[in-house]
Amino acid sequence: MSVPSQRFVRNTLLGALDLRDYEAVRAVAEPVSLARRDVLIAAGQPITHVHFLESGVVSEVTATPGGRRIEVNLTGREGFVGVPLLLDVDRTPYESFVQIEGEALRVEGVAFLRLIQAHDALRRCLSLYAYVAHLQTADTAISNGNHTLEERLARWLLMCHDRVPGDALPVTHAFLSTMLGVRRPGVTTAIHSLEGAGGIRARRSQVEVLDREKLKAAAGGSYGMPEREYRRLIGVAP
Amino acid sequence: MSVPSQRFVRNTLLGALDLRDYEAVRAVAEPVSLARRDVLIAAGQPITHVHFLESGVVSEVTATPGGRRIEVNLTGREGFVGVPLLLDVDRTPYESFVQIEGEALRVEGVAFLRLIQAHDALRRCLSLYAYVAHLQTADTAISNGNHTLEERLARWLLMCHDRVPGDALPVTHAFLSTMLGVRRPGVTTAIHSLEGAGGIRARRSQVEVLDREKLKAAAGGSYGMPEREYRRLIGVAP
DNA sequence: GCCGATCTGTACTGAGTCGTACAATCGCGA
DNA sequence: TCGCGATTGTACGACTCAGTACAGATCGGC
Repeated sequence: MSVPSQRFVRNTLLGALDLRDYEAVRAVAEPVSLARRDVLIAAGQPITHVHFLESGVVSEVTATPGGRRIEVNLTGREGFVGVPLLLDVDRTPYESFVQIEGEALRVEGVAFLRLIQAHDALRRCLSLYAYVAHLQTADTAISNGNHTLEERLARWLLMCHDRVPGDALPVTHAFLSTMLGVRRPGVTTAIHSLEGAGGIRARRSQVEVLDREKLKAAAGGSYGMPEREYRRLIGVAP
Repeated sequence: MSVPSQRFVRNTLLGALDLRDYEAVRAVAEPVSLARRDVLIAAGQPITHVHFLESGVVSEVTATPGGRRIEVNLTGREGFVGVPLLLDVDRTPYESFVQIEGEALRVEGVAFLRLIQAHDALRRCLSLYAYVAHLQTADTAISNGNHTLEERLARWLLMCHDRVPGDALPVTHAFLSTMLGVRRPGVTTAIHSLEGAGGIRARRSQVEVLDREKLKAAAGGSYGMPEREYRRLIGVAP
């Protein structure tokens, strides 16, 4: 059997491991492809697998009493889906679903628990990510409380852009309004404004990022802190 | 030397440990009292100690560009302050300060790392709390995005009431407005509304909780989820 | 008992977003 | 090529909350 080479891994967390830990993960990991709308973790159901994303984007959302959803976290190839298992928790009230299709290495739950028990460096690395994910959620709380729709939209586009190859984000206004927990026509207006400022170009079912610096300015300081912490703790960002 | 008895501990996490793990913590813990405004973790500075709260309330807040603060988390004797250390992170961009005075058992950082290395049950127990804290932050994000000022105030009062003995919460309108990230007169109005509904009674520098059920109704479903998870995972709530 | 600081109540205008409705446009499949 | 569903653009009134200002109430210290 061929030993997989570390350099072909796209997941940043796995790429940061030394070869021994990495190969222990690969030995029990199974490559899977993620189609849009696939549910990786269902609300309130036992978490069966941990997914190390190789490409694509996964959103963690909640359902509010009115059937509405709102996003609390975003994961790409810089992270993994299944943080609760790392913290010894078997299920969560939120749902994680595939927002942009991609690929992942998935590890079955019990095998994952054995892995982090046996490989302390792996546990520490994943813990760092769990912390950054927590920061990102906290930042979302602040953003929701203190920033305008346009600022929050700019922040979201930047975060999504970080996790996608190329500059075209396949999202509709309605989808964005759900993620941000706002009114759909409000997104349309905000997109026009960002487009007028030269930060993006809007197409049907697509937003193209033209100028990250302009988007950062439009985000009014709501973007960047978790990303800085990721670089500080784990290394090169995606 | 007298061996401290487990029944005298008020911190719920330490109370959930078996005697051996508990005494290992006590052997390196030092009782301290917490005065209002004490800073337990300074933004961007190394975390020197972990605090297991025995009484009182600690807020984790951020400073927004305009010098404003907003709360992302609340801890009482059901938890501990210093989650980043558990996750192998030495500092955090947020600040944790004492909001309501109380007492704590504090453990120096390096001793804490040795403890969780040696006592896996302790690590698992604290991990469960770290997860609940993450849930609470996520819930705050949702609350900030989807709920009215009055609902958010009701939620905050309930969370604070959970962590305080008795029904009198020593808070001013201005303080509440900071925690919620809203305008101070808005808090005054919302308090009147909650008072009119019979949920609370307002005094100068104090809010007395009269009827938790009415407060829960006023919170519009924004309260309760992290608390349920705490009970499910760790046991009796405070 | 008085004074100054703190806290609370109230008022006004404006910005931002909501909820809703409906028309225009686009793209895919028949 | 036509038609239909999905997506986007626009409008309008209503409501929440921001920002600000200021007066009254309350408390603690002298």
